[in-house]
Amino acid sequence: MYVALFQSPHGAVLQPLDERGDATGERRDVGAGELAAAVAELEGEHPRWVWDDTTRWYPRLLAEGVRVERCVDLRLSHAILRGSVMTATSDLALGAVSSWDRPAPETVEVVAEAALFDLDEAVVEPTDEDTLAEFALQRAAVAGADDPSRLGLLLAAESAGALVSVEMLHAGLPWREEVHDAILQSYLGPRPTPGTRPAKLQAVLERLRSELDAPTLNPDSPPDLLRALGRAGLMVRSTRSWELKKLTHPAIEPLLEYKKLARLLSANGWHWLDTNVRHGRFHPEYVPGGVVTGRWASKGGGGALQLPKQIRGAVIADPGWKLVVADASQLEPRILAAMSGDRGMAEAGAAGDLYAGIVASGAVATRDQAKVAMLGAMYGATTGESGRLMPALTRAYPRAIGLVEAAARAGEKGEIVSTRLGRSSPPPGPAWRESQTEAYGEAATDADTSRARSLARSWGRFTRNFVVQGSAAEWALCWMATLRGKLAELGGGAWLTDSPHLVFFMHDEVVVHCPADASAAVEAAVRESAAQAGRLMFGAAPVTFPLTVAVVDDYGQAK
DNA sequence: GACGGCTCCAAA
DNA sequence: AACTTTTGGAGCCGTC
Repeated sequence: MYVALFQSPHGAVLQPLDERGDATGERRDVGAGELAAAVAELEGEHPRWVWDDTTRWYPRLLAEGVRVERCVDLRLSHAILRGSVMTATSDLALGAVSSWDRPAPETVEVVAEAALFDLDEAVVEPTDEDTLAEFALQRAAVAGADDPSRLGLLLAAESAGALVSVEMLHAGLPWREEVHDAILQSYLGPRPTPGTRPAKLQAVLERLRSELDAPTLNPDSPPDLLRALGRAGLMVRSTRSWELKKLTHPAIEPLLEYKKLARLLSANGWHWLDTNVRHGRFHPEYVPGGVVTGRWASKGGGGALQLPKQIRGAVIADPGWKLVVADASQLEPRILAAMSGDRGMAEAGAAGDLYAGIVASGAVATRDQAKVAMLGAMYGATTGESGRLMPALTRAYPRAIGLVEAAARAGEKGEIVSTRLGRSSPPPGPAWRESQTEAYGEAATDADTSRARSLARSWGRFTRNFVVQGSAAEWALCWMATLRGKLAELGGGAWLTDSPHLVFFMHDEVVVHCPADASAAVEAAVRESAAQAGRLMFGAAPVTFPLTVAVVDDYGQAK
């Protein structure tokens, strides 16, 4: 059963729908204050809630103590269906650009605060007709696709991801401020007064200035730093750490140390702590579908998806609770093996370490080579060691490498590529197309041609990576959606944050916060969910998706 | 002072 | 000119 939820002048409307989006029962009008109770009551029938935007409805439901099992996020689904080649001839894809094509609202908090207990002040669109009509369009688009089940799975997984993201924002990641402060002190010294550098950073800076004989050097200014290095005889064209590491000079050690400490201070220092951690929880805002490939993005100063390893020790389970940290090992190459049906690569990964398996097959000599060659295959490397290893890799795994090569060739021609479940790459923009047509025109100069070739290859690297990164993102969504369901079962009706629940996600890694005595069951659920995600996406394909799982008190202990 | 582009670095 | 993907954020610096 589907139940559409949309706004009315005095509150909200709940409207039961059938598979095609036609009304099947009485619509129910509820006042703003009755919404949560009405949803909770109907939830007993396990409907799939159909709403315009999870970030608009779900935060306030959670705030009032109501979870839902399933939903259709029309905005996220629309974006997929609008671009997918599988639904290119649907009425939805052919229709005019509308409010459904807009990106997510500003921030979940703003929407939640504006809307909490006060529907009248919430954004008033879309209307009931919009929601019902859009759902019907989406159902028709999926039904008319060549393979409705894949696309249907993608929409369900994307929508489940939207629920997870709001639940994680609500629950927050356990964060001990005093531990974070201690970590910062160990690196930087005591918290400085505003406007001054921490003692240890200042000390490193003075050593650096002295070694370079540059008493006023500001290493945060690349031009300033470049000049100072040049005066010391160090000719580099950038100030990137990896480039500086190649140099031998007494100033390099303090310089690299300065960069490391300055980065920690500016990205995750005391200011970050003040603005991002409240009442022992970090509440990062995720943006499902925020990346073209379908990966999640994050926003707000939190930077959840760039959480550095240095400070993960501040993520500590509550007393009597544990963190179950699980990451999918070598996810992208395994996805590639499964998508391409490359049995050799599947076998290489069967024993657990895919890279070791590639070495064992004789394709390359060392594990490092296997790793760099695989990364090169998925990113499109043509030079260096990675480029040199490509022919051997192609001979050993023709189907896997053939798939990414085909994606690259398609992109170079301006064609669209798709993930396993049917998310399609955006077409290249007008400037790109112009560059290609100009390169074949009579007036084309050598510079035009080489620029066009460079742009074509660049877009080919993008589409090459798109199919793998995007399909891996789909696997992660299926994994997390399945896990979410299993955790709810383990909870046995207990409230979200009183039972095992997801608290963190980072592309191919999840963290579950759970009572200590539930950790074994959670670990089993995490592993079963990974296997299930593989079956959902690839059926009986012989590819395994092993996990590295750690049950720990603090995130820093995991790996 | 606001703004955008650039550089650098964190993550996968 | 570069030659390996996707992101977000801080700080610097030139422009308006």
